[in-house]
Amino acid sequence: MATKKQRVNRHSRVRSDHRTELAEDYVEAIADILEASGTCRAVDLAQQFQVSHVTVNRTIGRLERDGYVTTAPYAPIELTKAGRRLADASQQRHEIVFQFLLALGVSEAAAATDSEGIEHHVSPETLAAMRKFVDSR
Amino acid sequence: MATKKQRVNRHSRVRSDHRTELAEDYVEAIADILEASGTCRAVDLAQQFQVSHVTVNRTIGRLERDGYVTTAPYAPIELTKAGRRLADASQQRHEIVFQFLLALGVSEAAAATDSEGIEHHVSPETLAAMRKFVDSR
DNA sequence: AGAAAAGTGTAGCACAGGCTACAAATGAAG
DNA sequence: CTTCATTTGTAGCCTGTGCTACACTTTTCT
Repeated sequence: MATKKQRVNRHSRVRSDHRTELAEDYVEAIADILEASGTCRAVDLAQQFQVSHVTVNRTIGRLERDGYVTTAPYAPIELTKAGRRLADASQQRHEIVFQFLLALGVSEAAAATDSEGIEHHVSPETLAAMRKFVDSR
Repeated sequence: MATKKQRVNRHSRVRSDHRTELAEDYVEAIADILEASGTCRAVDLAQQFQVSHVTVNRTIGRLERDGYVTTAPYAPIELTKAGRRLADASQQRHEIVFQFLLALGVSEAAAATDSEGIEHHVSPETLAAMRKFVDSR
């Protein structure tokens, strides 16, 4: 049985995970879009996340403040080095979780959806275990 | 490769998952505390989640509004039937995810932490696959 | 070039989920 | 029974993440 202190730390970590989740999702999406079309505009992200362009705008503002992207008025969005790094790490982790779920026998559709939510809560240790499992197939 | 529409739906689901996450964590914690000590007070939850009692108060208010708990001023917190159901389901799911991570070879500490974050993003299909994997050991 | 369409920006709103500081009620101990 | 610690409530603040409505650029098309 878990001790009280352990439970406490778990919840704190889940909360802090949440603060970086949107950032990870955004830089990941930006990287995807850049790869697919060369430039990333706010509308693309609005379409991707099914939110208004205003929401995208302000989220991008936070990402810029936090050093992940650069923007200028009416100009497309670009990733900084830190943003690029975060995007790459997220994509990799996402892919591992996705492949892992497939290897576990989950359908493509469920694996795609679940990996999106799960990826942000997977510790390096668990990620390694997942990778190992996939490789052992 | 995932289509655009699929990506869209994935993100929408992750967002809606988030809205129920705290509710699930709370009713689960309330159920735990009720089981351990018979009554659940706001302070217990504040201690558990490492947040102020004010935050607990208002979260409980939302849970009451949504029909998961009942409270009266200065009285302990109780679960409604719906709350009980949600807590039971969450506990079960949590336990399966936890056992699954252990079966995968992850340490107890990491399994405890990660299952806390992961449980809210596991579809019934994936949960079934996890259960099957645990049972096959 | 001028008009229409597409994309961005801004103002102002809502709710969730954090907080501190202070006030009031409740329960336990003297 | 009164005091004191614990617990709960309230006021008021912040940030994040969502929205609509309206204004302004930029791009595209004729």
